[in-house]
Amino acid sequence: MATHLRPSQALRLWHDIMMAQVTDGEPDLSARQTAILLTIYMDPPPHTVRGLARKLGVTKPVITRALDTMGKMELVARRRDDADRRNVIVQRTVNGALYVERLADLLVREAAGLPA
Amino acid sequence: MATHLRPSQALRLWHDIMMAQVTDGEPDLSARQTAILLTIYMDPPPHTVRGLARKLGVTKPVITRALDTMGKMELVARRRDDADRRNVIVQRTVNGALYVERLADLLVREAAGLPA
DNA sequence: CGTAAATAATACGCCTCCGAAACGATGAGG
DNA sequence: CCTCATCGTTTCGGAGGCGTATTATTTACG
Repeated sequence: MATHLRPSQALRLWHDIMMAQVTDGEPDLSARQTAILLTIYMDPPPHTVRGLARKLGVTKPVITRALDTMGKMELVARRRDDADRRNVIVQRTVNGALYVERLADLLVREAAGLPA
Repeated sequence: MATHLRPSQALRLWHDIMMAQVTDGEPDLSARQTAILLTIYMDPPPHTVRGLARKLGVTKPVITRALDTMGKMELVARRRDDADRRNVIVQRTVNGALYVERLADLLVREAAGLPA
């Protein structure tokens, strides 16, 4: 760990990433949506609405709406929990994995200072 | 330059930063707003509405509205250009500089893997 | 001058998001 | 059973963003 980064490098990195997100024409995910998506793809399952709300410190409707939006984009999927049918299990999708992968690639490329 | 970053490190960094932005309670800036703000603070002045719109590839009302919002937050300021009074010069503010500085600090800290 | 060009701002209709509250469905426990 | 708790969703009113089109102000120039 302990990747060293100077403040000027950090700002340049952040700026370039934001520019890439704005310029690429694809619909931007909000900070909340991104945090939810990455939590789903990085933390071990299972993920529930309540659990995600707790982790992010937001209300449940925020999670529900984010799942609606990202579900339409096919970045995540919902499934009822058979053990306790009150719960909803949030699942990963192929599109979501690709999205996260492309995000990681963008970050690595920008950090390396490569044009593309 | 050429800061090396592995994909897993990149995702962890991105996730933690998004979590920090969501958790801290302050109003989040959108990707567009952040791109505008950082452009103002990193690129050499002067900055005009049209110039920013060109750089980001967005329409001018997007810039005007972002300046309205960030102006209320006192992150940027507007001034009429005396040489050509059609132009608006976007200026930095103390609050804006502090905001950018804290953003850079957050990135550096997260990249270093320190808890706080 | 007087007309055209350029600039930023505004109006409009549409969409998404927010927090708080109310709601339906499901499970737990007496 | 029947009540109560839990979970996710939906509803409500409000706030803010978007793109397109229009406006007001200022400048350029014939």
